[in-house]
Amino acid sequence: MPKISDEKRAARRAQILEAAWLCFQKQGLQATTMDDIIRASGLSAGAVYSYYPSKEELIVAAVTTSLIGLQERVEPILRSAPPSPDLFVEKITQAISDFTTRESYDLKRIALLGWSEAQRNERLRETIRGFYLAFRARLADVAVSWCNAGLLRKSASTSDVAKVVLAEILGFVVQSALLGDVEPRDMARGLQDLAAVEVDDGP
Amino acid sequence: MPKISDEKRAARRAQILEAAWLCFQKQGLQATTMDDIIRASGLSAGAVYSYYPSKEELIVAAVTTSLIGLQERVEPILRSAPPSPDLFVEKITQAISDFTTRESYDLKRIALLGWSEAQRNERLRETIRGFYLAFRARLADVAVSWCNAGLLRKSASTSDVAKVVLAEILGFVVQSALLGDVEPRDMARGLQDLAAVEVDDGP
Amino acid sequence: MPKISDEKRAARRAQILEAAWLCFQKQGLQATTMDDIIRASGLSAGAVYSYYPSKEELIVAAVTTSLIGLQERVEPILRSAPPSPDLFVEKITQAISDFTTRESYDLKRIALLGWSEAQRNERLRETIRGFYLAFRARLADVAVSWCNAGLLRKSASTSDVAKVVLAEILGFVVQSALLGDVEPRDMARGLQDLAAVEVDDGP
Amino acid sequence: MPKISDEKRAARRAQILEAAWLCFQKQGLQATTMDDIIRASGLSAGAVYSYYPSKEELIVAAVTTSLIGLQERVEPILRSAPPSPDLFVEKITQAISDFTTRESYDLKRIALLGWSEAQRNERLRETIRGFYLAFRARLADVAVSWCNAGLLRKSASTSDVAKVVLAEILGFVVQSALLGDVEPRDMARGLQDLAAVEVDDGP
DNA sequence: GATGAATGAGTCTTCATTCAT
DNA sequence: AATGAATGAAGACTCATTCAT
Repeated sequence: MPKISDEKRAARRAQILEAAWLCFQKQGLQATTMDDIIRASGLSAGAVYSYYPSKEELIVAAVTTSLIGLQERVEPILRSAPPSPDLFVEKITQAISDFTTRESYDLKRIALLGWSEAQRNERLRETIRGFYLAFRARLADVAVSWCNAGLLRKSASTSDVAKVVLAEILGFVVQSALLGDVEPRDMARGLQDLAAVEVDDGP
Repeated sequence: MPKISDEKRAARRAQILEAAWLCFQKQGLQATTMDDIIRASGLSAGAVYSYYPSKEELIVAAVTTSLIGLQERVEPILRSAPPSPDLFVEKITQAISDFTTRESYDLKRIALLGWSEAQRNERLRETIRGFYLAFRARLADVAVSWCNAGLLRKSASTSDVAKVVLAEILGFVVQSALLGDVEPRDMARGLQDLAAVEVDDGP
Repeated sequence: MPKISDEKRAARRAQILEAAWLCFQKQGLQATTMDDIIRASGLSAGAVYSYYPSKEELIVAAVTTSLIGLQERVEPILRSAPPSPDLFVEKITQAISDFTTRESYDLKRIALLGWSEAQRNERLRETIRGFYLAFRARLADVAVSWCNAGLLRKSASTSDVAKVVLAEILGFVVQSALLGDVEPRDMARGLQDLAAVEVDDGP
Repeated sequence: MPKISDEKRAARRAQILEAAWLCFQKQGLQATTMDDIIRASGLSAGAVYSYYPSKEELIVAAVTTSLIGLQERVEPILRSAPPSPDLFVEKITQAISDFTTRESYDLKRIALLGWSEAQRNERLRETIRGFYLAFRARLADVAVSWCNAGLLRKSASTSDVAKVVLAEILGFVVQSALLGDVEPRDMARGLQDLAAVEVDDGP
């Protein structure tokens, strides 16, 4: 077999990653054996190792690619004129749910696995950290646009709003993965109800 | 008639669980070896196994006990007249943070580990599921009380409000564990800002 | 099984080392698999690894123990009033040969394996180096005693004599291991013949 | 009719062998992987295998070629009127040292590796054995010439003298490879001192 | 002829669990 | 009841060799 083309090579990498995803979400990151992935990929051990030099690399790649895939789906929503917070959260969570449905694996489950793994894998931790920090920065921008649009009072702390919105999105992911009975629409409704709350305004 | 008293037995179990917690949060659930736990507990392998017949049992016990510990701290807040949503979320997240600070282990990290493990461990999954469903039911009760107190409009979906509030709490846990820069007070402020939003009321 | 006695522990280590020796000299250091040693030792993999934490450790132990065994046999010869060089070399090489015959393994073959391995194993290299340097220092002492006894001229370089004597011993080991037809007596005879040489005395 | 000329073919073989030598002396025979050699040679796996059908073949070739190279350098010394034993040994060991210095690899290290490998590789063992036996036969011839020249007494056992001289040469190789502080001149001096020894003549 | 991707048996090592003492 | 040495089935990874292109 002579030199393989770049596309072929990328396809092989994708094929292996796909196999890894399937195994990971079924059995978890650590509990998945390389043999599971090798068998699922249809390749030989040597071939898999020639594309990903270690299990850790495969784990990092699986989680990182998930994050990138998520980013790609969320980006257009962040870019477009963001609607009110409740509809915004609905759109984002819907994008996350859609991702899961369309692709062969569940983004939310991979997310939970990644968070867990991040606690003992510094590289993964930094990758995930960087991703969420960047995402939250984008959410803060969105909060600013809400202020400008008069949806949020001028005195609002956009960084705190971003923290809450991120919490709502991450909390949706957790709840959806563990309980499976939460829909984006539910989030929107609950947020609308909460937005109609009477609050004692802080200082 | 056992040679060892019940209290002694309970104390030993607690000692082992303590050791397991420390190891689990440092290294993760799967990556922690029984030998790690055995050494940390100061007991012999046989002794540990006589109290917990398998590693899985220890994992389930560690996660379950964490959930119970959390419940104990959250219960009084649920019981007491709950304040407005933003202050309520602040109180709950504060209780979670306090738990971490006071005890020798980090509840939030154990939570993430437990969620991840739940995906391949049915027993753990059901335990966690049951816990969060019960917790969410309590949150729905709180939402009802908010309705009654006029803090929430009568038409509010208390179940959806509960979903959102749970998401905010879980999302705080995730964000705090991964990014470490989110305080209960931030959540409260962000929620206040969001509650002052102008929304198109749904039907 | 409760705590094992120190003797028992030492016996087990010896049992494993014995097995390793047999395998090593039959197949070489690298080509011997841990499984070979495990099977030869009659223990389980875990047991072997609990005594020697890695194959490298076992290799170093095997070579080091050989060196120590050799030292023990050679020491009395060094200590006793050394005879003339030819008889001294005969005695030393005889001790090396005897060692091989009496024990279940061939010291000379282990030596060759060790030298080879020393080239890529720094720890082994330093161990072997230290051993031979010490041995050569002892040979220099012997050379001094030969000077004092009038067997060597006063102007003799005892360090060079030590180098030659060590070369003769090591060369005997190589030749004996590879060709198998060299006896200590042959060395003595050859040395006697050479000692009767007419030389142009250097400056 | 081969597509490639014989010279080209020989050049390729030499190129591969050169690469193998470099790897072998750096990492040892077993520890060197075919991939190491392939990369060092700058050729493809298939190409290397078309010239040397197995790793063993390459090992045997590397050792054999070393022996031949050595022979070529030693031959003129054997052929020329050999001086006294001490000067003869100096010349031979000097030739061995020079070989190392001039070529890109260390003959002495390859020698040790070959001896070690010979113990589990019969073919190599026979090659090496044949070489050293032939060399020793030549040394015996030299010993005869010493007798004739009156440098050695008539009663001398030329075969035993050959054994001792070979031991001195091999021992120089070992000592030089492991300790690195032995010069041909040292050997000559030590031998001169030893030749001036007073011995009880054997029968 | 050459290439280098692919193979897969084999390597070292770990670790949950047991059970003789 | 307690101990901790022993077990042995995996697990991650390697590497000599092949063969489709």
